[in-house]
Amino acid sequence: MARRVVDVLVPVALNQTYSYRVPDGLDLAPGDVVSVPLGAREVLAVVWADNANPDPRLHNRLKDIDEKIDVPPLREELRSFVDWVASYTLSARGMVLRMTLRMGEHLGPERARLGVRLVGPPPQRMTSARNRVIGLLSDGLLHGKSDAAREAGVSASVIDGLVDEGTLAIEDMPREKIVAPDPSFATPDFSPDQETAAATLQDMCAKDGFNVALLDGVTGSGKTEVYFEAVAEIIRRGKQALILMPEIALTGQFLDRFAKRFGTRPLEWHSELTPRTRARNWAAIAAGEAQIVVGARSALFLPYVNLGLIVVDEEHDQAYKQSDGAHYHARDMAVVRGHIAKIPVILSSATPSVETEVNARKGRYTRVSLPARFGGQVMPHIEAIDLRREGPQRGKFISPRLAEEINIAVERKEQALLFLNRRGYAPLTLCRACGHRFSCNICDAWLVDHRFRQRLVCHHCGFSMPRPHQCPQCGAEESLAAIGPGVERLQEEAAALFPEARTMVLSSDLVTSIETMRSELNEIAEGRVDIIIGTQLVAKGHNFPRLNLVGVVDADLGLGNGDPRAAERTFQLLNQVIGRAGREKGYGVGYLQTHQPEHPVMKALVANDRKAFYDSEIEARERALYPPFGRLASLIVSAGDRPSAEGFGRKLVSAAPHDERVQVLGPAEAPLAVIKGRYRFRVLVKSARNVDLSDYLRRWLADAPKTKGNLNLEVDVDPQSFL
DNA sequence: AGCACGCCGACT
DNA sequence: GTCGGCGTGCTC
Repeated sequence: MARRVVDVLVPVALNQTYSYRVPDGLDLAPGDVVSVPLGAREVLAVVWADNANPDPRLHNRLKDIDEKIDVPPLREELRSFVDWVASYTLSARGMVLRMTLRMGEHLGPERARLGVRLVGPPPQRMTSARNRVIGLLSDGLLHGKSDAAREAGVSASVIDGLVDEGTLAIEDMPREKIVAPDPSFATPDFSPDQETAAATLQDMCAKDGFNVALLDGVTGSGKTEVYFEAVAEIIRRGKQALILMPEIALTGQFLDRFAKRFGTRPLEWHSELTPRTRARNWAAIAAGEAQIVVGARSALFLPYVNLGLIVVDEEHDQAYKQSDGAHYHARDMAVVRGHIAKIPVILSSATPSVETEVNARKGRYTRVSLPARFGGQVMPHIEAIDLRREGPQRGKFISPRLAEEINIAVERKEQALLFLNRRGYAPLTLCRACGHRFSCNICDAWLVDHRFRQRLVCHHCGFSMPRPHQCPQCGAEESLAAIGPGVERLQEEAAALFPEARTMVLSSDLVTSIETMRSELNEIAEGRVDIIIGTQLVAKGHNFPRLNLVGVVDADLGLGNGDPRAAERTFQLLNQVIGRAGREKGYGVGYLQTHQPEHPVMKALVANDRKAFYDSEIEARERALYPPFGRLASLIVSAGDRPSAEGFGRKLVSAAPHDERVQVLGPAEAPLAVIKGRYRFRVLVKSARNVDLSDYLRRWLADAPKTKGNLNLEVDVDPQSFL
């Protein structure tokens, strides 16, 4: 008799499911995680559907399912989500599924961790290393073996030696229990505004059903504590909540705040987890043992058993857009998952994206406002410094007025932050003798001078070379000039201006690990730094209690590239950075060094007139039919040589189906025309809002010429850049 | 995405 | 004569 056949989605770049025979005695249902043979290997995959009529052409090619994996099945809600995301973003379903199966091969029964305990007399031969270990374990408690070795500063072999001597004994460590968060662990002390906001969000969580709230509160208004009340409600109802963060690596303070409110840290999910922790956390989420998950965008694809709420913190943040592999925007996909799971979604921001602001204005999202800072603190006062009239001298970047203000702040024992969104020492190095500019051989970009590392570095491909002393073009000695500032150069200038002050540079390329990053942030929080010099890394979510002055060194940076979204981004970034000031005591002040104080972004910031800014941005988007008033997609063609990329772009465009509601623009050279030696052309597709653009693209690409050889085509629905 | 298969250059 | 480079194509 013919055996049962099921369709299985395999985590490879495939859109279809594959059919497999079910071995006798194996009971399978859609959602079950299985292991199947695929080509020469064995992969984890998921049963997607029953198949009552297997394709007869496959008659004798069907393979058997190997085994069913002992984890809870993926729920219908998650499977539809995977299908939906794949269809919307035009990615292979298998690749989207891969994101939910990201726990690798480490599933299965957990290997017990080994612990050591002091059980016998010290050995005959004492050494200082042995002494440290015995001292550490003198409490008689069970310590993790590797922890003990690390804390005592010895290698594991010292411990093994003591075990052989009978001084220590090895025991299995009990499995660490996940402590359930306690919704009543601490009661917040709320202002009336916060009280109202929290009540609204709690109401939303108390009833079932899809609903989106925009938690719209100025920097320092206590948004986090307010949405914690919604999380508390979810915990009381015995459901799971996901809190998405733009950059989980930098959320040390967040975990502490969570622990203060709920008595325990939440489960973390991000790319830096070790494979074991990843597998353990995955299993805890799938089994419902973990109630609250804090994660980066990939946490959206996890197999929650009873998800009851998704919070997207700093929803406007660009880091939510995934740009390699499947191109998706985690904020938008969070709303989709909320819709499919019929649960509430909270989007939190001080400067919502224009898309979200429009949804709130149209009433599609419920706006929950926190118009004032918590604890009676006032919003920072912002002033522009017109660089055309009162700029610094040539080759310097801190204007006299800003320098004076920093001086005052430092004398008052307050902190100052100099913000410049540019890593390294100088963005350009040129030869004064012949004008030669150092640029990357394989990218369309200048090499950035990094003095800490003593190298010139390409920020696009990672290429680097030692900083030369003579010009490779004309051979002149000592002729190389650093043009423009980066944070490292700014530190040099600050150190010269304020020799007494302690400065620290915070920049992503100097971050070696989450641990050192967290300890540096602690140093700042404890007041052991006077002047912080940072890139946008400092803008995100840190609380520096003694920081009252923020100087934006180049407020115009980021406005220059002609992208219609540039103004919005600059507004968000500068608002967020200056919002670091004056959060705990004293008055915050922000200075914007700019060449264009009359620019709408600067005017809105100085006048603290957010509404006017959104009004004009929304109006401009509506006029140009840019999102959210129209839809966009971009097709990026790349190839090893320019003509192939452009030629394929043209062929693509001529294959576009006709539809008067869709405009196909290009191909045009992409904003960064060459990256890693690959030439890039972009075709922009623009349509009315009511067009199913994904479907249009699918029909188009089905009949379009296929990429082969060195040609590559990437599809990005809802690109972040409008260029 | 892996992995095998396949067809051209420098070596045990 | 083989080892191995990575281009092409398939995986139920």
